[in-house]
Amino acid sequence: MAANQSGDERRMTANPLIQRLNHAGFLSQVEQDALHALVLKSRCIQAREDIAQSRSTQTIPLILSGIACRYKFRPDGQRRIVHFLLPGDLYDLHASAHFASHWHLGALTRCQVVDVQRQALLDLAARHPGIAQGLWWATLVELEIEREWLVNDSRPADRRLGHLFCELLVRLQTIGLARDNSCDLRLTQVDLADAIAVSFVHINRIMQSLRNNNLIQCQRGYVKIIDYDRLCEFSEFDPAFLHLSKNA
Amino acid sequence: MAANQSGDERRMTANPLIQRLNHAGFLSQVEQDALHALVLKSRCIQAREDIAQSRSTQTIPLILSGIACRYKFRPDGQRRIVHFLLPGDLYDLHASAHFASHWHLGALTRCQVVDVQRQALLDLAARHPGIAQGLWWATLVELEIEREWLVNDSRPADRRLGHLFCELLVRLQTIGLARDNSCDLRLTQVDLADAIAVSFVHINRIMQSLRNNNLIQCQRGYVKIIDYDRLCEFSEFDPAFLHLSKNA
DNA sequence: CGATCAATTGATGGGCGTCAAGGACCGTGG
DNA sequence: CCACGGTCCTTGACGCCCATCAATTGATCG
Repeated sequence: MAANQSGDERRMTANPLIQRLNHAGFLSQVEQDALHALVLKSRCIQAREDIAQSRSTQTIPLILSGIACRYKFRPDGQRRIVHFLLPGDLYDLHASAHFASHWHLGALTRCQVVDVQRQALLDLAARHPGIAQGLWWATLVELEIEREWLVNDSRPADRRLGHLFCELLVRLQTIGLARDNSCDLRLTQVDLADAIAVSFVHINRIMQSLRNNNLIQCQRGYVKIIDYDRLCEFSEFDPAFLHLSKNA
Repeated sequence: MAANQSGDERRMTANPLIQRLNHAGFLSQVEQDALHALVLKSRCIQAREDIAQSRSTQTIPLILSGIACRYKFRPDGQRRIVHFLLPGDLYDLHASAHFASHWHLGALTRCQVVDVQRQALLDLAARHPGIAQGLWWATLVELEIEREWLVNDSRPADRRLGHLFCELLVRLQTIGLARDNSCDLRLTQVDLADAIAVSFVHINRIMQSLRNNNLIQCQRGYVKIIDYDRLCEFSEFDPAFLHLSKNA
């Protein structure tokens, strides 16, 4: 996302935020172009580094590529991941600038991130109703995902992991980053463990069990879902909560 | 909340929604009065009954008294509660009317509920910025609570329960329903079990342990927190995530 | 006073955490 | 080229937290 691209070139470049809001049916062409103007110079964050320790009140991180996560450390040092941010996701978009936050935003894989000017985005939303609706829709979807994770926490660990894989697959598909029901996540088992709140030793055994049941295929951090339908059934996964279109 | 009260009488009556938004510092006097006009005839829901099975697109349930919960049944029949609604809480305020929902809203104790006209509330928010901000603030707080519950799920069950008690206590305090660090919840152990995702047998043993450590006092559904500070310490509870004022 | 619901207690077992050690795959440097 | 250190994956042993099953008690109520 170079700053000196022309409008047409920008339009060619897949901007995952626009892609997502478009997919849900929010943006007019004018609004798409307006959003493009906000995505200027990006920075690259290495895996395992933090993207935002304490939230800046001036800018909003936008993930362009890679997988990031919202997490927190418990007093005993244990990390809990409460959300995965995929390309096109904004971090703490609507939180008041004064909301104190104890959350961290960490890069799990290498990430390209743009720091969007908060005020500029708010101004844009004030002028373009489609943008305003789309942004609120995005945070309401995040709320739905958190609720679904809470339900997920009451499932046994193997179904929990399957549910997470299904969610990530579907979300990646809507932004064009996964085809034919398979995706390369490149997440470590430690990361997965902290997301579904089990030990990394147990994650390892669970993945073997899913693999032995021909539900997934995995090696060296790559994970592929080879039987999405059976994994949905097994994991009690229903993509409805992701509200892939603004009316569903 | 009778429909025939005068404005002054309404102002005297504690409307928990207004009380809460006021506590956070959002409403002008005019806006308070405007909100009062929306709270007309209420209905009474008995404990264990559902307040809203499938969401009406026309009205938004507002809890006036009692404790309700958002929950879902897993395929095996297990119930998971993902949120407690206290007096002053609106249910699915900002969800698009077309958002399909698989959530249930159930009354855990006897509840007084008002069905607020959705369009009237939206109109009000459009004319009064304080109301609009306050309502969005409320759903952002709910998002924060869900995230905190996710972290809570990674704690051992006794700390998890303590954390829940602390949250309920603080939330009740802000609407004037709890004093001197104690409150009568009247929740059954089964309800608590479904909220922190443990069996009701185990809840029973956990409560005994908290009681033996002089952290709480409980009998017949009543729960009193007798040492809030120590319970906070034990449960890793920090009320900051509740954002009790709009700037904190 | 029986019926119903909530709280309680005991016994048993499994899911999963913890500790510990080994192996596979990097990248780097001698 | 191989030695190496680092990171991640893997496996086994052991034990605890907590689920499940089963049964009893106590409280409330028609």
